[in-house]
Amino acid sequence: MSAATPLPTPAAHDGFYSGTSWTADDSIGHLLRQALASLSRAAEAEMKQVGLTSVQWAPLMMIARGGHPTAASLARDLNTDTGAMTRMLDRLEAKGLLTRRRSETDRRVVELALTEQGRQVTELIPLHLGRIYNSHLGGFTASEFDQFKGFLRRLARNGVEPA
Amino acid sequence: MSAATPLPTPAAHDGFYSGTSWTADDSIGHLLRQALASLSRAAEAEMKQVGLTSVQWAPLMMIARGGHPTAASLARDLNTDTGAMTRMLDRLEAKGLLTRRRSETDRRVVELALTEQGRQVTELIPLHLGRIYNSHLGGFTASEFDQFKGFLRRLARNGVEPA
DNA sequence: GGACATTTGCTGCCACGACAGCTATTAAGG
DNA sequence: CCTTAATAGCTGTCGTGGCAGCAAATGTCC
Repeated sequence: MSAATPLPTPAAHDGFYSGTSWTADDSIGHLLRQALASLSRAAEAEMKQVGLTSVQWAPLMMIARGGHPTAASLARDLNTDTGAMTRMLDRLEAKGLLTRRRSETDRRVVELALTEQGRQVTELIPLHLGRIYNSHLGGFTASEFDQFKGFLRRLARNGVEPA
Repeated sequence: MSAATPLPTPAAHDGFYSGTSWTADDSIGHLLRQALASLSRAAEAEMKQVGLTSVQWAPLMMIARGGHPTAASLARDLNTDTGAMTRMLDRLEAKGLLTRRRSETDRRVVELALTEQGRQVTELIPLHLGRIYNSHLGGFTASEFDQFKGFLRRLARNGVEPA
């Protein structure tokens, strides 16, 4: 926020990357992509067992958690737009996992609810995902895990509000 | 690989995630997605200035670096399949950034080369990307940066060869 | 109360990625 | 030489994301 960071280690940077001197293996962009790709591939394979793709679990979880979210609020929370969300809900509805019904109090909104099948599937999700996550974190100590999460949060935050 | 890891810190884990007790904000999957999305959005905006999407730079860089890669080798190196690469090259060719020509020594392969415009555009890429990366790493010390990269590499490696 | 802005859900268009299957070409073996 | 396998590139299909634009419904403010 302020002009100067009061850190004990100013770290010579306003630049880890300069000119053309760096390679793909040192690019955080590339490393992030690799890491996420690894995780996603595994999740994809795991979720195939329950007939879901690796991204369809997110809306289901949020609906299951209650708070009767709408398509627009899901889009906001999942960091996408309502257009993408509409089509995602189309697929989930086509699979018989959720139902849509026009609200009667505000006729713009659509009420989302899990079907019985949707409920059953959704229960399994955290177990599957947890397994994948744990295996990818093999060798991490608890403090490394916390640091890691902190780094990711900081990077994401720097995007919203560039340092 | 072996049954027990000889680490000094066994770290009570074979599970940071268990059951349904964790939330999205603690999920590495979610955090990785957020971080990469933040980076990608910024890169997308930056690259729009040169008329490229945030992914099209990778093939261009590899062609510029020399070693006359082919579509198949690009696909391998960029961790995708030849189908996706074919269409990516279609787009880059349509933009007049590269040319394709059947090899005469092995008529299965297609030789890739940057056009003059392609060369000019490609030169700018590391500068733009570096700027984005640096701004997202604001507040990181050099050692944190190294740790971060290490964590990402370890996670990716665990996916290939689960711990 | 009526013009204007906002919100919601939707659709079209484009850019991607994964997977499957196909053809042409080259390499390997009997 | 002929069969078989491997390789390179391509296309179709599906799932997905971002953006723009649109109609209906709702909220605001003069």
